[in-house]
Amino acid sequence: MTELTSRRLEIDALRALWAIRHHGGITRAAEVLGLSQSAVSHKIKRLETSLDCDLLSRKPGAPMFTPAGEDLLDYAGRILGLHDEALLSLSKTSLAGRVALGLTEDTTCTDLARILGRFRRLHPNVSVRTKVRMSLILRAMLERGELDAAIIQVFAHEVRPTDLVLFREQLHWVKHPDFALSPEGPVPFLSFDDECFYRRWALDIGQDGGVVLETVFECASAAGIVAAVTSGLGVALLNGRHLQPEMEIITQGLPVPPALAYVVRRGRRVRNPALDTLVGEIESEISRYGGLALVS
Amino acid sequence: MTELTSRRLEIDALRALWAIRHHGGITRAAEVLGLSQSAVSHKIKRLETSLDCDLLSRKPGAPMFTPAGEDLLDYAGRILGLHDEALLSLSKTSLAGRVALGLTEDTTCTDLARILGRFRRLHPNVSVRTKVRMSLILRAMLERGELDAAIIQVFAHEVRPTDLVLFREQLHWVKHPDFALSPEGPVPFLSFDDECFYRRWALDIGQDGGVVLETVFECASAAGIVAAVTSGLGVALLNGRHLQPEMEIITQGLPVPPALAYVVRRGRRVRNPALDTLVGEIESEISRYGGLALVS
DNA sequence: ATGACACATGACAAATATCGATCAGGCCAT
DNA sequence: ATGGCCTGATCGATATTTGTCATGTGTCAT
Repeated sequence: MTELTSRRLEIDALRALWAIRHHGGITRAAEVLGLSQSAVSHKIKRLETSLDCDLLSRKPGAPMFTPAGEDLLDYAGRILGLHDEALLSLSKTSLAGRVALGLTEDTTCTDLARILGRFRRLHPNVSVRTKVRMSLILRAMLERGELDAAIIQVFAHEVRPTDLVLFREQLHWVKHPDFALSPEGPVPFLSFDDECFYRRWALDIGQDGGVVLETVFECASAAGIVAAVTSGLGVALLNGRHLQPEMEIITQGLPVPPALAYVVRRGRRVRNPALDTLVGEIESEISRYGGLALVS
Repeated sequence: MTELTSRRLEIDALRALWAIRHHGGITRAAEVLGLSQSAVSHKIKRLETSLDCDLLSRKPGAPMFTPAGEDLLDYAGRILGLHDEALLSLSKTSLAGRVALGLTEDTTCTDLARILGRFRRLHPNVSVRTKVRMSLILRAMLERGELDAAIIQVFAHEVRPTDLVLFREQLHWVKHPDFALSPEGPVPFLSFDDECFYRRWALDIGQDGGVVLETVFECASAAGIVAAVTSGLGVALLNGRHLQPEMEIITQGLPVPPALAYVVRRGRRVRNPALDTLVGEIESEISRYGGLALVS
């Protein structure tokens, strides 16, 4: 009888496995799942016992997951996707309407793409128009009522009560180790382009910090900035996701960079049930996984 | 806290739902799942509570599943498919080889097609050659070693210990109500074609039953026989799956038809690991669901 | 009516999950 | 090395879940 009973995966266990992968570790995953660390440890152990194979390698230095674990992880992702969609589909009302949504380039490659895709499937009568722009532009569009909502970056201290926080992020001053930062003279600054949000802050710091930045490089995409930093062109403001091993974080001589948040900010339009639902789905995804996966 | 915990489907519950659909009822499903009837009833109730909606209608006469139930059933099927494939993929060895498999036309539209498809995906290095023929032909091919295994119909009393029984079936003599069966004279018989397996039995009964059959209609496909019966051409031997509401089962005046079984019968080739695995997968599918779904 | 049948329900027992505490091993800075 | 510090494993005590048995309720065919 154990033969049959044991060969059965549990949704919860799969979700735990997934969380471990996407938050890098059992302890982290446990927080996110709202469980104790031991509970998650047990869950995985049970899963391993029932499958009679190792999923986590438990060897330092080595990748956390065994090949079998990676395999299962793949299935887990697909199963969980279906599972969550099934739950949503049961609560689906025949929703119709329009949503004009703004995104930053950053967020297009997160779980949001997946959520939007699913939203379209579940609510085929809602037309979703998505525009990808820079944060400052999106804000202006929200102001002008051109968007119903947008996913934008804001300073952590500017988060409004009505914003839905997707995740928080810290900016860092970075440079290449070979690049020597001289205490005098203007600091060569590698900047995103005009409408970049960090840039405003960076250029403003001249006033109080006494540091003068000189923009020596401009590029709209993060990849360009990363390349410029690693070739030692100067210093840049980058978020944790873009840090490379060969970059050095500057802790001295420059003002502490601001904390950021990615939020869903709604426009002023009063009622939009389709948007309510979409935001609700994003929200429940966050509460289920304790945040969005940054890369998919 | 219940908010998150409750909104979670359980694999077991989905499997129960699936079993209820495919075995037509809670009690039947319970047997198949190796549980008590109340256990399954509880399972579904819990599922309904956690989803806060009805899945089974519990109204006599009406379809057993609510629309929500049907919806979920669809997801359940997909989730269970992935789930089972995940389990299999973990035990997959890099299997290679060849399998020559025979099928009857009947079995092509059962779960077997699904299992074969999955088998190909999981073991891309195994080449599976499938031939669809009538049972008697398949037997001959097995004898000659042209097939490694075949799924054939046999009389229940002819099942060999080495056969794997997929499902059992009872044959019935059927006719249209308007067709009067006269006690004298030959009985007009609607027959599958030459190599049909029932036909042999039917023609043999002349000896002991004293009944003489006259074949008045021959057709290779079940659809043709069904049409002939409903137009009152004569009597036929049909299995339960092909019974139509307007058919009448004949219980008097003709010998009791034999019980049949669909089995996987292996050829005489000694070793074939790929075949072993395939048969194993079919077997575990059967033990998991208590048989194969006859129509997919 | 009445028995057969299919399902629901409630009480209780067994299995199983979770938690908090504790322990063991690795990593890092002194 | 050594002591903090972090991560994960393990243990015993509870809490929850899940199943079974016994029984109740409705429908249907006789």
